[in-house]
Amino acid sequence: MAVTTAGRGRRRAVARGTGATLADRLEALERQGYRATPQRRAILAAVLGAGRINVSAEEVCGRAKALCPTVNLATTYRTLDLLKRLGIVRRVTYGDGRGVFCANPDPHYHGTCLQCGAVVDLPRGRIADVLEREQRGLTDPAFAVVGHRVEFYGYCDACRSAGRTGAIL
Amino acid sequence: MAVTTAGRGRRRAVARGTGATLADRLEALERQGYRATPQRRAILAAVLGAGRINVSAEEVCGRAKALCPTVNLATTYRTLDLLKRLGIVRRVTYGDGRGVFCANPDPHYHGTCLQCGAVVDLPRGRIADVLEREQRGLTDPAFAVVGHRVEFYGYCDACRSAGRTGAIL
DNA sequence: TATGCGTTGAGAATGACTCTCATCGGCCCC
DNA sequence: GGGGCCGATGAGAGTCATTCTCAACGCATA
Ligand SMILES: [Zn+2]
Ligand SMILES: [Zn+2]
Ligand SMILES: [Zn+2]
Ligand SMILES: [Zn+2]
Repeated sequence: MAVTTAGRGRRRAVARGTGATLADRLEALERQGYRATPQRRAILAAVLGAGRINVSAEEVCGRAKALCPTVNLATTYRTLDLLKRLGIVRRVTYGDGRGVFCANPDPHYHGTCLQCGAVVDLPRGRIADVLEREQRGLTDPAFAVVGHRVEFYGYCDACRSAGRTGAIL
Repeated sequence: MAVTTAGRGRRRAVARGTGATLADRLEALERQGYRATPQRRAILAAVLGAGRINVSAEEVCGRAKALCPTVNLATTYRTLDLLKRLGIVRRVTYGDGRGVFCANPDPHYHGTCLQCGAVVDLPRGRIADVLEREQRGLTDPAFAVVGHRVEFYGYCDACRSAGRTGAIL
C-alpha cells in the first residue's frame, strides 16, 4: 500500500463503517489543526493496513518504515497517542498490559489468542445491551459503576490450524 | 494481623467462601510441596488483609515487611506468582497493565476507579450467565472463543465522598 | 559435621513506554 | 529570498513494573 498525497475530499467506496478510509482520517486530522506529515500518513496507513488484526506500536513502526523510512518509534508512539486522542484509532490493552492499536470504527469486541497473543476484532453480539442493563443494576455502596469493558479469549485461526491450542500464555 | 505458626488442620469460622483463611491457604501451599516460610506467610497475610481492595505487589511487599522485615520485592513477586499458579490468589490486570492481587475465592468481578485507580471486588450479578450464553453464540471463522473477562469502571467510595469524580485517568 | 536443595536478597536486566532536547521543515513577514 | 516562528521529528536517556541471576542462607537428612 502506498501513501497517496492526500485524497482531499475524494470519497472511495466505504470499507467498514463511517470515515474508514485513510483519506477521511487524514482529513479529520488536518481539520483539527494537525499536519498530515509523511510520518503520520505512513503510521495511519500501517494501522489501517493491519485489518482485523490489531497491531503493537512496534509493528506499526516497522510497517510504517516501509512507507516512510524516517519514522521512528518515538514518533510512532506520539502519533498513535494523538490519533487516539482524536478518536481516529483505539488503543486496546492486551492481557499483560501491552497495548495494541485498532482502527476499526465500528463497535466491536476484541479476542486475545491464548497461544500467540494476537488480538483480533470480533463482531459485536447482543452483549452490549445486556451489560448496559446489568451495569445499572450493579448498585454497590462502595463503588459507582459508570462503564465496562469485555474481552474474549480463545484461539486465533492461525494457531488453530497449526494445532497449537493448549497453552496457558 | 499477626502471622501465626501454622494452624495445621485447625478450622476457623469460614470467612468468605471455601478455604478463605490464612491457615487453609498455608495448608494448601504445604500440601503441594512448598515450604510455608515466614516470608510467604507474611505475603499471604498481606494480600488477605487487604479485604475487598486489591493490592499491587509493591503494596503487598510493604504490608508484608511489617510482619516479616526481611521480605523483599523480588520474593514478593516470586511468591505472588507461586500463589497464582496454585490458585490461591488471582492477579487482575488493571487498566494500564499493572497488576493487582486478589485473594477473594468467590466468583466476582472487579471495578477500577477512574480517579484513583483502586481495584475493588464487586458482587457478581447475572452477567456471567448472559456472557456465557453469548460467548457460545460468538462463532467466528477466524477466532474460537473459549472464555471472557469483564471489567467495570467507575468511582470508588473514597473518591465519591471526596467529590473527585471527573477525571479521565 | 557434611551434603543437598529449596528459598532468599540484592542488584542487574528487560521491555514497553515517555521525556528531553537539539534539529528540521514549512510558512508568514519583511 | 532571507530570517524568525513553531509544530514535528529522531536519537537517546529516563521511568517503572516486572523478571532474571547468582551468591548466600536455612533446614532437613545422612
Ligand atoms: Zn494465535
Ligand atoms: Zn478492534
Ligand atoms: Zn477512587
Ligand atoms: Zn477480586
